[in-house]
Parts: sequence; structure tokens; C-alpha cells
Amino acid sequence: MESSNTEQNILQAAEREFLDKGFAGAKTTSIAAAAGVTHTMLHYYFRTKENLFNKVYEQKVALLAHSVSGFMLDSKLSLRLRIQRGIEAHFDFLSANPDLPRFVINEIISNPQRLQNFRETIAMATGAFLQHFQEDLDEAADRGEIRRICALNLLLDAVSLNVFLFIMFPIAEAVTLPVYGTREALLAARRTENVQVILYRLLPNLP
Amino acid sequence: MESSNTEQNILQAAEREFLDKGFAGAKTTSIAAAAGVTHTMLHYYFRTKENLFNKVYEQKVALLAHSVSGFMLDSKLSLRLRIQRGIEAHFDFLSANPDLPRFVINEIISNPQRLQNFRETIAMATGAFLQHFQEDLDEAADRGEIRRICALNLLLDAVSLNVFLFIMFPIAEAVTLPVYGTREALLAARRTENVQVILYRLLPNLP
DNA sequence: AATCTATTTAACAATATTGTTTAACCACAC
DNA sequence: GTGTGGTTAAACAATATTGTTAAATAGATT
Repeated sequence: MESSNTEQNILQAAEREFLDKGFAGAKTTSIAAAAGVTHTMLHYYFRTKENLFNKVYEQKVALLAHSVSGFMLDSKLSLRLRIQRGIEAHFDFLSANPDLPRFVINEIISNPQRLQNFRETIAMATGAFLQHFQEDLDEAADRGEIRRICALNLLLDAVSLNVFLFIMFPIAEAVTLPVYGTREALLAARRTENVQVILYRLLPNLP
Repeated sequence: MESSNTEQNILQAAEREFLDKGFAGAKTTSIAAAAGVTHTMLHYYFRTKENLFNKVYEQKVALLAHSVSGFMLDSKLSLRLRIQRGIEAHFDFLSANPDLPRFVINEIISNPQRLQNFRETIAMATGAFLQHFQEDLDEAADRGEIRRICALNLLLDAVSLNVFLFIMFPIAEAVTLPVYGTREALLAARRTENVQVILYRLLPNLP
């Protein structure tokens, strides 16, 4: 018996289907077919489509939340280097999970109730991080290492630069393919550029 | 008789519904109800759901394509000022059409065929713009007014910063509300910040 | 051997959704 | 007045989709 195997197959097929087509666009029959199991088995394991979706969704929300923690490398490196590494880690995470942000936001849009459930959680988690991050920024600014800046703005800048590419990938690829040629070249170029943008943003005015 | 009025009512209701829920999530009955007309009328005017969707979609793709042209202000202003105005115009356009990018990309993801139809169109239109823009950038760099930069990178930087906020608005709002308080304050802050990021990116190294 | 679980096949029920048809109504134009 | 086109209402057909059920099989567990 490959019990957990079948369950995993269904979950993986469901993940692919939900990510591509959203909740409404995904069909349980199509998921079952993609998973190589019968329609009956899908309901046997998950009873309802909603149930199956929630399993996938919770897992993905947790992943997305985790992705922000990539910014919090509290090493002994310089602040600038820490920020650089944080952005690169975030970018690499998105490379491995390219349609995660679109999936999560789409479900929130079509079902706003979902956001309410963890609205406060978000505010608290990021609030704590931002407060600490702001202190680091201010201290570095006091030492003249960086330009003075609002931590929230810096965070949004970095996340915007990184996430946009993956959310709009097909369009971005269509626009950039004549220049970069390959997908890999595009990713490499943007990974570098995003870091540069933030570093220039932080570069202090020379005296 | 309010013939054109009914048709417009349907189109507007369809737009709202398609933008919120996507093609699969939108229901013709729900659209008809929202438009205040009968189920029959919707089919009388548009025959099929697909038909109605295409009307909305084509209109939105045209809008999105048009939005890039906001960057091309060929005035006699300095390059830096032209870029600043272009970004602001783009941001304001997105403020007025906040879910346009998500709508267009979602449909492309769930129906990749759509992209093929205007893949070359995109490449050509942006290609022409980028070539001209790159010349302007190079000349300004020669004069020492800005840092030398790839036009495509600059375009992606600006568009990323602007578009991300609107695509992820509910999440961004949840994160930033404790800091900015209101939606308007958030928008104003990001509008300014996005321009700043690009201007710092362009700031030449002092000699 | 008896039992339990995973599995397939097949048929079925319930509902939602898209799309059509018909009959009737009303206003306006000719 | 007659006809035309927009409109409603109601019923209907066709299909898709979700979900359930029953019967049979086979491996593993007891």
C-alpha cells in the first residue's frame, strides 16, 4: 500500500492546479486525473474541494510568512551586507516559489475574510521586526554609514523589486527576452539590479 | 428605451466581477444581477460568457499597454524630471486602475495562449521605446548628469516599485496601517518613495 | 481466517451554470 | 395602427461539477 504516496500525489497535483487556476478555476476531476488517482480517491482522502484547498493554502501562507524572515539575518556583518544578503535570500526563495505571492493574494482578493483571520498576526510580526530594523538603520545613519530612511519604506522597496518580477513573469519575460535572451540571464540580471537599487538608496550623501 | 445603457450596465458589472473573481470565479447570473438586468438580457447582448469576458479583457489589456506610454513624455524637461513625472503619472494611473495588472496577469497564467497573441506586439512596442530611452540615458550619462544604467533595468525598477503596491494592496495595507494610519497616507508615502528610489539610483557618483 | 485499509469501477444524486426558447409587455417610429 | 426592438418572466435543456454510494479486489494486520 502506498497510502501516503497517493495522498501526496493528490496534494501535489492540487497545488499545481490551484496555483495555476485559482480555487474557482481548479476542478477536482482534473486534479485527480493529474494525480493519477480516481475521482473517488480524492474525496476519500479530502472529502471536499474546500478541504483540499485549505490544506494547500495554509501550507503556502506559512511559506510566504517564512520568506520575510529571510531578511532577518542577525549576524555580525555590516548592516549593508546584511541587507544585501537578505535581499538575495528573498530573491532566491522566490525563484524556488515563483507563484506563491500571486496565489496568496488572489485568494485574499476573492475571499477577503481570509485576510481578517491573520491581519493582526501580520501587523504584530512585521511590527516587531520593523521596530528592531529601524533601530539598526538609525544607528548606522548616526555613524554616517547610510542615508537616513524609514524601515518600512526600505522593506517595501526591496520586496517590491523582488516580488514584481515573479508575479508578472510571463509579461516581464516577453519584454526582456530580446535583451537578455534566456530566463536565467534575466533572473541573474534582476537579482543583481535589485540589490544595487537598494544599496544606492542607502548610499549616504558625501559631505 | 435605454439600449446602450443596459449594455453598459452589463459591461460595468462584468468588469467588476471579472476583476474581483477572474473568469472562472465570475458567474453570468451574478453579473446580470449586479447589472440590474435579467439573466436573459446578458445573453441577448453578449451571447456567451467568453464573449463578454473578451470585451472586458481587450479593453483592459489596451489600458495596461497604454499605461507604459505614460513614461514617454518627450518634453523639453531634463531627463531626471521627465523620469520623475513619468513615474508619478504611472503611479496615478495605477491608483485609478488598481487591479488592472493582477487581472491581466491572472488570465495569462490560467490561459497562456492569450500571451502568444500579443507577445510580438509587446516586444516591438517596448523595444522601440527602450532603444530611444537608452540613448537619452547614455547622453545624460555622458554629460555626467546621471549614473550610467541599462534602460530596461530602470524601467523594470520603476514599474516594480509602482505596481507591487497595488497588486498586493490588502497585504501591504495590513503591514503598513499601524505606521501610516490611512490608505491615503500610504499611497502618498509610496508615491514619493518610489520616485526617490529611482532618483537615487540615477544619482551620479561625485567626482 | 477474519479484519481493516487502500483502492478501483461504476453508477448515481444534487446542484450550479451556461445557454436557449417562448410568450408577453411596452415604447417608440414609421 | 403596425412593426420593431428592448425588456421581462418563466420554463427549459445541456452540461459540468461536486459529492456520495455500493460492490469488488487485494495487501497487510490481527
